[in-house]
Amino acid sequence: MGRTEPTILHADLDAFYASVEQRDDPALRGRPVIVGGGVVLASSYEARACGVRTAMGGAQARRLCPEAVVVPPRFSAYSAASKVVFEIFRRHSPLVEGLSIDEAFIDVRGLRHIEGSPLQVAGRLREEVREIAGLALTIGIASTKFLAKVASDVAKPDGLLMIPAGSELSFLHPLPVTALWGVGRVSATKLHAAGITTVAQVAALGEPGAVELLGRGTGRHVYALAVGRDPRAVRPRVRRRSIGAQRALGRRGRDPIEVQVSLTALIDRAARRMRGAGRACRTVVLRMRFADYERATRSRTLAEATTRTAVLLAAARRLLRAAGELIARRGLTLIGVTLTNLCDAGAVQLALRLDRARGLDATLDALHDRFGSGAVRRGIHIGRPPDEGVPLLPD
DNA sequence: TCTGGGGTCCTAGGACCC
DNA sequence: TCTGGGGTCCTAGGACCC
Repeated sequence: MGRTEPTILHADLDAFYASVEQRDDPALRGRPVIVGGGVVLASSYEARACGVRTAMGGAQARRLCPEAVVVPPRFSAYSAASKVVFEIFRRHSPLVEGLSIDEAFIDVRGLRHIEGSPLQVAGRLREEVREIAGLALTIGIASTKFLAKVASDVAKPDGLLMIPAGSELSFLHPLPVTALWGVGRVSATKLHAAGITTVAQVAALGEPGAVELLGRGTGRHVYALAVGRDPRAVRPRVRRRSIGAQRALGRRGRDPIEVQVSLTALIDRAARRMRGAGRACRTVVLRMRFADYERATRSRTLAEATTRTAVLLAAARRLLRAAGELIARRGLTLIGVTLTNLCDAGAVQLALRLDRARGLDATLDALHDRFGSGAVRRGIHIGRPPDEGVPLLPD
């Protein structure tokens, strides 16, 4: 690996939801805070010190940390805080790629003359986010996205860490395999069974060895990261590929009418968000989780992209009916819908307009020119959206 | 660990077309 | 008529991330 200067920042807001709660209610500062009652959505560092973790059951969390203050989530407050923070990022670099509501990659390459060194930019970002948004921001700086992310994980909370050029592997190799992006529960178990616990050992496997243990896709990916290879650039505009909504139904069985009502509400919510983002979709996915925590999905692809709730709901209802026997046998505990195969709603409109005005052939030609080959069928733009367009984050 | 609400990417088989 | 290769799309599922 060549010596590439570290110019990629990974910025991560600490304990984001809980920090917003502590910011907005001084009585919560310095105290353990848990956001979310049934299940822990987020927890402050004071609560984490007692062993509270994200996704833990609420009852268990309260047992571990009886003095914790439990607050309901305020998603609109988190979304507003996120917008403020992302605006600060964008003031300092045009290359900001949001990863989630509280995380972003920022490339400061080429900004040395205007903004200063990566360390200086990072320091200023941290100050401004503290002053303007009232939140603690941790930043990792490295020559690749993955290393920057690992650096920020290590630096948390409220920290700043740079991996200098040339020291990437000595930083990375002692870490546990779970530090690798893409190694979760299943892959970690496979690696451990082979006696592999550190990133150095993954690197020593070689790519063929990693592929043999983890499969082609995961094996290659994980091996590349383990040897410090990660050519992915910071891309300022990443378009969302799906929009979904889901709802836990609890363990008690719901009657079919309640399930229908939930489904309607979920489709309505997802469709509204989709229209709000200026998108249309062609595929509806029904997600289910059963009493035994097994999951299943059923999907339906429409002939034409649509933004219409009624059309999406009809498709979702068909899927639900088709899964009726499965549900009756196993008991439904979660229902969700995902709208995917998203495309630009404007393209669909354009297609319809051209179709009427100019006839089918001219419509197909125009769509082909504007949105590329493979994106045209029956006069409607489908498949992958064109690469330019609305920014994804935050929403 | 007994469970939320979002997402992303990858794989594999079959249908279908050229 | 036989035979083959290549490509895209759809469905379903799996793993992973915050």
